[in-house]
This record gives sequence, C-alpha cells and structure tokens, in this order.
Amino acid sequence: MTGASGGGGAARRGARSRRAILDATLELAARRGYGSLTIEAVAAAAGVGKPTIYRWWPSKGALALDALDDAVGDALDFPDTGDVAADLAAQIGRMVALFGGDLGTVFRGVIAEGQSSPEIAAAVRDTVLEPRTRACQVRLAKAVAEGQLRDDVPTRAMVEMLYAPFFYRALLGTDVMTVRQVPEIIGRVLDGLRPAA
Amino acid sequence: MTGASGGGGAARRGARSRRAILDATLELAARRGYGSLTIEAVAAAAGVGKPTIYRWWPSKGALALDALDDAVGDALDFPDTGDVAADLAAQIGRMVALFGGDLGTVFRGVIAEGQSSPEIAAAVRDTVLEPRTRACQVRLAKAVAEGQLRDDVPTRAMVEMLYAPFFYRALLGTDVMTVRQVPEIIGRVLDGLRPAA
Amino acid sequence: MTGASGGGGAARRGARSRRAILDATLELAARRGYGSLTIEAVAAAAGVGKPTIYRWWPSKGALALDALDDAVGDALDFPDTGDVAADLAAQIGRMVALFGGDLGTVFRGVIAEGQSSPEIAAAVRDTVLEPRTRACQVRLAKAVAEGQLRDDVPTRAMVEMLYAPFFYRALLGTDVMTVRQVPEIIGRVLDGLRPAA
Amino acid sequence: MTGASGGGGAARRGARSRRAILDATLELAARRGYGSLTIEAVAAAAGVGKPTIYRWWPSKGALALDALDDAVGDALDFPDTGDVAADLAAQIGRMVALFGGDLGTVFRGVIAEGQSSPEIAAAVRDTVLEPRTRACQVRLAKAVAEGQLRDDVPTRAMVEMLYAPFFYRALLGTDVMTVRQVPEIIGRVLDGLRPAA
DNA sequence: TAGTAAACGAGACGGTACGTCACGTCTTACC
DNA sequence: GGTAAGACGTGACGTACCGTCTCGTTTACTA
Repeated sequence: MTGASGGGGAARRGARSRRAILDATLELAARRGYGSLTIEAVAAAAGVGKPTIYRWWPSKGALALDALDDAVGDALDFPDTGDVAADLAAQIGRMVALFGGDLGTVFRGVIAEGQSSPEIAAAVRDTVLEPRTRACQVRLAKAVAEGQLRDDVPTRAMVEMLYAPFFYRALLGTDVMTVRQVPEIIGRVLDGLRPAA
Repeated sequence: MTGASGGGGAARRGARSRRAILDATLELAARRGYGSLTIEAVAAAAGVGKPTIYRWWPSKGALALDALDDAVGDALDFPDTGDVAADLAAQIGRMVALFGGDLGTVFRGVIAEGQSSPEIAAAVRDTVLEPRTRACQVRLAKAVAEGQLRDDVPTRAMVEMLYAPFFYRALLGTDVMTVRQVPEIIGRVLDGLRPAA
Repeated sequence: MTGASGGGGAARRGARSRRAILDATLELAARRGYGSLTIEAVAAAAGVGKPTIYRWWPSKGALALDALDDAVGDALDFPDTGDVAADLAAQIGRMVALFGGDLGTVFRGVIAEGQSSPEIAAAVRDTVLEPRTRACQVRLAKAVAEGQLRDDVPTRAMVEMLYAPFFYRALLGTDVMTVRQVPEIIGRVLDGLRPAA
Repeated sequence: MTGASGGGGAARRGARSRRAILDATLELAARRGYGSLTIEAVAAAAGVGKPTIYRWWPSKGALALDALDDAVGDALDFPDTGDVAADLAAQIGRMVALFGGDLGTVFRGVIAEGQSSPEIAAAVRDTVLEPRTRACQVRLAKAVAEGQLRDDVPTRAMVEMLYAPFFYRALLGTDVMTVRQVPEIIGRVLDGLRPAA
C-alpha cells in the first residue's frame, strides 16, 4: 500500500495477479537493471495484460515502489534495547544488508525516478522515508531524555546526519558500504551528538 | 573537462555547434525537467542534426554531464582562509546556491541516470566528485596538521560526513537546503571531528 | 490478396487503418513519385503510426505492391470472345490504360524495387505476373486448339512475345504506349504466330 | 561519357581517381547489390573523398551508368555478316552473356533508378539504348532492302519486338535468358517479320 | 625551376528517413 | 464481467547516408 503511488487493493480477484506482478517486477529489475525494466516486460513475465498493470499502478515507479515496500515489509522497524548506538547500528546495518542486494537496485531506481517525477519522490518520502524517520526520531528523543544525546540538536537533524552517509554511498556509488563499517560510521556521527559534559 | 563522459574536442569547426548544444541542453533540462529532456529536442533547439550530437556524446547522460561541467567551471574550487569551518561553509554554501537553481535539476538528473548506467555513474565520480573530494581532503589534512581537526578519522570519512547531508536533501527531497543553513549543519558535523581535549 | 508480399489480414480492427494506408500509399506515390515515397509520409498521411505499417508490411515495396494489387482488383481479368486477337488487344489495352496513369507510377516503382529486392521481385511475379500469365496461356491454348495459332510455339513463349513490348516501353521509357497502338503491336506479333498453312 | 548524366572529363589529374571510382562502383554494386550501393561506400573503397565523386557525377545513378558504359565499351557493337538472323542472334547473345553477370546487376539497377529519376532514364536512353537501337535499325533496313524482311513494319517496331523479350526476362525475373535460347527467341519474332510471299 | 591554383583526401555538418521500442489507451474475445 | 491478449497512435530512439561545406595537402601546369 503506497498511498499516493496508487498501488491498490485489488481485493476481488486480482490477488494472484498482484503477486505475480510484484514478483516479476523485482525479478526483472534485479536481473536487467531498473533502467531496463519495462511495464511491457513485467506484464509478459507475470502472464498478465498491460492494462491490468495500468489499472492498479500509474507508472513504473509506483509499481517498483510498491514491489519494494512489499518486499521490505517490517524488516526495517526500529529496535529499542536501551543502547541508542547499538540500536542505530542494528537498524542501519539491516538496511545496508537489505539494500546491498537486488532490493538496492530497485530502491536506487525508484529514488532516481523521483528526480524526474514529483509523484514518485513524494511517495518515496511518505511511504518509505518519513515513517522510519519518525520512528528514529522517537528513539533518539528517548536517548536525549536519558542524557545519552545532546538536547540542543533537533532529532530530525540527527536523523539526517546518521542516515545521509548511507545514501551518499548508495547513490553516488563512491564506495559500497558494508555492514561491518556501519558501527564505526555511526559512532563518528554520534561522537558529535553526545552531551558536552 | 569531459573525462570519461565522452564529450569531445571537436576542435576543428564544431565549436559553434558545441556551444549551441550545451546551452540548449541546460536550457531544456531546466525548462522541462531532466526526464523530459530528449536528444531530439536538444538537436532541434540547438539548430543541429541529431547525428552531430551522437558524434560527440554517447548518451543523454554524458551530454548533460558535459553541459553541467561546462556550466560549473571553477565555481566550486576550494578556498583556504585558514579557518577550516569557514572554508567548508563557503564552498558548500556555493554548491548549495549553484545547485539550488536550474543546474541542480541537471545535476540530480545526471545522478539519477547514474543509477542505471555504470558509465554515467563512473563519469560523475571521476569528473565531478573525485576531484573535489580530493581538494577537500587536502584542506582537511591541513586542518588536521594544524590541530583544528582530529587525527584519528580519515579525511575521506570526514568528507563523506560533511557532504552527505547535502546530497541527502537534494536527492531525497525531504527539505530544500538553504545557504543560511549550511554553517549550522557543517558546524554540527565538525563538533564531532574536533580534537578531544 | 497479399500473397508473399506480407500485407495481412488485420481482421480485428485494422480494417480502417489498412484502407487509409493503402489509399495514402497510392496517393503519395502518384503525387510525389515512387522514389520519394516514404513510410513516414504514408503514416502521416494515413493518420497512422509507423509501427502500424511495419506491423503489416515488411517494406515500402511490399506495401506498394499491396496497394497496387488492391487498386487493380479484377480489372485485368482475361476475356474470351472467341477472337484471340481481339481478346488480347482488349486485355492489354486495359492494362495500358490502367498503367498509363498513376497506377503505372506505382507499378514501375515496384518493379524497380524488385531489381534490388528478391522478395519484392518474387512477390511481383507470384501475385501479379504469374496468375495473369497463366490466364493468358489458357486463352492461347484454346486458340491453338481452334487452329488460330501455331502449335509449335509454347504458349509461355507467346505470352512473352505479346507482353514484352509493353514492359519494354513502360520500363525503358522510350515511348509511351497508347491504347490505340495496341492492336497493331499485338497484330505484328500474332503475324508470326499464326499457323503456316 | 554519358552526356546528360554528367560523368566528365577530369582531364587534369582525376584520371587515377576516376578509374578507382568506376572500378569501386562496379565492384560494390556486384558484391552488395545495386540497392545497397552508396556513394559513401564507393568513396571509401576508391580511397577518395565524397566531394570528388559529387564533383563529377550528380548522383549514384549517373555514376553507375558511367561505370557500366565504361565497362561495356564497344562489346555490343553491331555485326554485319549478311545474314540478319545470325547478326541479331550474335549481338543479342553477346548482350545476354554480358548482362548475365555482374554487369547485369548494375544495368538493372540503373534502369530501376530511371523509374524514379527522369534524368537517369533519359541518360540511359540517350547513351545506351538509342545508339544501339539506331545501329540495329540500320542493319534491319539493309535486310529490308535485301528482301530478307517485310517492308511494311517500321524498323523501330522491329527493334522493339526483338529486344523486348530480353528486357522482359531481365527486369521481371521470370526466367533467366541463356545465350542458347537467343536464336530460337529471335527466330520466332523474325517469323512474323519475313516478307509474305 | 618555382609559384600557384585546381583538385584532392578527409570528414564534420544540417538533414531526412530509417526500422525499433515502449509508452499508455482502447477494443475484442474468452473464460 | 473482468481479463489476457494485443492492436493502436504517439514519440523518441540511435543509425545510415544524403549532399554540402570547409579544411589543409598534394600536384602538375604556368611563368
């Protein structure tokens, strides 16, 4: 359910088709690359007519976003063990692992699509980024309250500092971020976010 | 500087055409959006045959990158006033200003293209990112030597921490970064990069 | 009847398009000349997409041949009045009349195309020439049986002698053959084909 | 020297180039087919610039016609042994032999070109057909005077009857004419052209 | 013999049309 | 009664040649 992106219920009998379409989307995006993904090919691979796809999704980006969202599920929900550094490392580590594979291809493709399509950009923000940003802010606010983090930096800014390096590497392709590097990278950011005394 | 992106010398007589093509590329990308930019339209707007464009640039991405590079020129070269925080704020501020307008549209489009095209991704890295990263590393290394910054964090990691938030906002569209916000954002990152005592 | 040239059934819904395409083909070929006929222009004139034309016809030549065949219909079927000389003059006269106008332009163009394209050449033979040659042979064989013509010359050779002058003039452009000249020309050939006694 | 077709003197220094161009033209036309012959390819194969070709020939057809004319030379001049049937068979036999090979490809291509280009059509008539037609008419007129042929059929019509079958077969591709068939085919036509008593 | 003007090779240029791809819409036929 | 199948108009793709237009560089005739 992607909200603004349009993916829909299809309660009636589209369930089978919906699954086949989402699966084919991920499969093809992973195999041929997001740029070479076409609605035409998805329809063929899913054994479905093109109009059936257009009935439920307005564009390739919306479809890919839905497929992505469907595949990620709740794998990126936020943990709370009491140790904010460990929690951040765990969640971001899972993200790095998840997007290091085929899903990453789709994710980067969707973000790329968003550069040209305000609708997709908005859908990505609303369905992917914003909910997790808020969950993270909640966790950070708790850490602030517990004195683990400074109280003079908005949690939203902290989120940005923590996640930005991941997107930087993912989207600019300067280096692949591995799960093992995550704690160190997070740690350096947190160094600046700890209370003065 | 066309580097790996292919745009070429065309010393002979293509100078006029080259200018018209690059200008038309920026103009159209700004006006209609990068995604709607077509080689066909560029050719028409530049008063040039399509093959002339394909003779010198292998793809729309390479063309856009060249146009971008040409437009940026040396506007993003790195200053050295002695105060590393001020220098960073100045350079990143200029970047924010530059990419806040039409050039930003092209820049984001080229990076988006890079998600599907390894050639473009590599060209972006080689011609745009890497040179400036190195210049920044040089400046940071000087600051480390002067005791303004920690010596236990690689300068490359520092660069990442400093620039990532800009790309985060630019590419995910969560918020527009304004020039006025730059010093504060840079400042927070630097807080974690200053020597311990 | 599209025979080997490929134009097809398009039973489903292409009927309107098919008509528009064939009409536009003849119209443009007549107006601008066969050599200047382009698929692009036919598509535009017919209010049709290029791919629709390529879906049904493999080449300009095949399209033109189909348009020709469609326009000729059964206008060149062979008569039988009992007088072989009169029948030949009538049929060839109709042919001269038909190909003296716009259809001739198309016909000559298709034959020209056949010089470079074995497929077109074969299609011309199979769909245009051969059926009429056979019909003529049948008529000639009857005349032979009735003693109006020699029995020591193959009817196929007779057909060649009778029709060749028409193609000679049409394709080499030495002179335009008029309907009034037909009986005389046919007559001279028949002079050599009458029984000895 | 093709008169209207333009091929020209190039007395100065073009001799080498001219030869190379004509040779390359025949070579390429034979190898790849007339339709696939391009000025560009001729220029490359001849080691010559395109403008050099355009300087001397206005079109591919004019070039091919010149190459053809150059290659045929005086091989098709008309003999006179006293026996008109033998002379005709000899000359037409030589023509069949000559145009049965690569030269035939070029010849048919030039005639095809003539269907769309009045200039080429005129050049073909003026430089290839007309001179030989006249030579043949002269020979036939002599035969008429000697009583070997009817005097009530214009020699021009006779020429048409005699040569048309060759072009019929060559251009319509119904059958290849072999040298051995020539006397028989000529003979049948002459049967109708002999004096009555 | 030297000078010079042409013709030359090379190839970039503005174009036109090619034949193909995928788009997103629409219609028909089947299940 | 919804759906697969797929034809349709559209528009851009990237390519092949077109015929024209500079570019220097031979080269062979004139002086």
